[in-house]
Amino acid sequence: MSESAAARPRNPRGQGERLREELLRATERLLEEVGSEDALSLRAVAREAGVAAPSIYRHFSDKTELVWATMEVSYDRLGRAMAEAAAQADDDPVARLRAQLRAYCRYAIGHPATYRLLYETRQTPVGPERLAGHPAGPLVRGFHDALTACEEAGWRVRGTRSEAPYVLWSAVHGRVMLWQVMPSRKDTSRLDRFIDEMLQLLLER
Amino acid sequence: MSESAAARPRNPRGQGERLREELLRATERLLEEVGSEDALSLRAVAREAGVAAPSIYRHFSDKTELVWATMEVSYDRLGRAMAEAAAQADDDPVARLRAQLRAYCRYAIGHPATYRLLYETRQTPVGPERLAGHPAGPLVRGFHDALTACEEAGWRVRGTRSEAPYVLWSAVHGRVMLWQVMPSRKDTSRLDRFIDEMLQLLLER
DNA sequence: TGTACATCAGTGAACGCGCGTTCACTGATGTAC
DNA sequence: TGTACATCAGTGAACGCGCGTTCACTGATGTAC
Repeated sequence: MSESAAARPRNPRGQGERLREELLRATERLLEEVGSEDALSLRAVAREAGVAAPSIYRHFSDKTELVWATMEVSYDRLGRAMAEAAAQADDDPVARLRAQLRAYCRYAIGHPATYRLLYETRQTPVGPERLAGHPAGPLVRGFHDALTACEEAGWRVRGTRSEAPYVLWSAVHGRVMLWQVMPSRKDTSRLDRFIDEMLQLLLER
Repeated sequence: MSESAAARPRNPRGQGERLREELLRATERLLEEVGSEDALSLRAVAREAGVAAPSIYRHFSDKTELVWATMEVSYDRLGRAMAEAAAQADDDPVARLRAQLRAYCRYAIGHPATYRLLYETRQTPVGPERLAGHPAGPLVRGFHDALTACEEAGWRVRGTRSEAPYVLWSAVHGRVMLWQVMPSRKDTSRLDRFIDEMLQLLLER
């Protein structure tokens, strides 16, 4: 309490929801610092947000809820980053797909802990209704659509068409993980080359 | 102490190293139960092994050391499982590679927590000399060799040859993770089909 | 053969700590009359 | 315009817990003489 120099001013009436956002951002920051969901503590989140620990319970019923919400935020950020990259790329479907994949990698290595969170399945006894709307779904659909755009531009997708989005996503996700684990050559250009490799494998004129 | 009904007999003189093995096995079992490295506690490992907590320090200098040793055991198990599967497969390099990949998947979904441990990079301030001999290395080499065997049997590896082992490993690892995360269709046949898909993408006559 | 002793495998009690969560509360601010 | 009151955002203290690690120890067993 007294240690946190930055005395946070209380939100004005009716603006209580603002703290929710602040807590989510604090969780994201802290998560990157401590490296994993389990190492994250509510008390530390509260400290980071400049607030007393019990205040969290005004907005999240428990730790699981807070972490789950952060995961949703993270999926959203990733999706946005990819969409943005696609929008800024050349007006060519393959270039757009490439840009999306690169944005994916950049996000993953830029926010390793929150990225990892996306693949955290442990605390999912949150209920099947929540799983049905799992934020991973849109991502797969995004890859599917990008491939369709390529087809419409005259490319052929090699292999089983319905499997292709999974091939793409799996390969890129897997490569990022390996990149993080393997000792040498931490230059991102290897990831870029890998993306090109996958595109060449999957697409033919 | 008194709660653990199974009173473990003390090892005979000179056999003290046995406890080390028991602790490693206890760690593996417990890791699968609690689901993550952080959720694992030394005290619980001791309980599982039927031993007092301080006894662990006879064999491992701290928690990090114990977990790292377990990771090495786990890489070894995975490697063995793959080698065994290859040995039992038909005398055809592609069949052998396929068998290895399937064994990889089986291990991954059969021991999700220890599998995850293989990609845990956080606690790696263990020193660069240890990273240099990272057990992930042999795995990549294994894939490389398996592909070479295919080439010698008349297959062509599509794409950049040196990148191919990474494509394979990344794709399979990534697919397993997605399989664990995505809600529906938890049948392993999807993984088998994915493996075939990757082999068809990578190999041509 | 007997006995003192060193070695070895493992222990019990204790340390200080930070955790998630609950509880009854405070004090500023808008609203009703 | 003044005042009682409800609402709201957030708090301080406390709970019981399990953790990693340290410490000085115990007691069985092999070895030297």
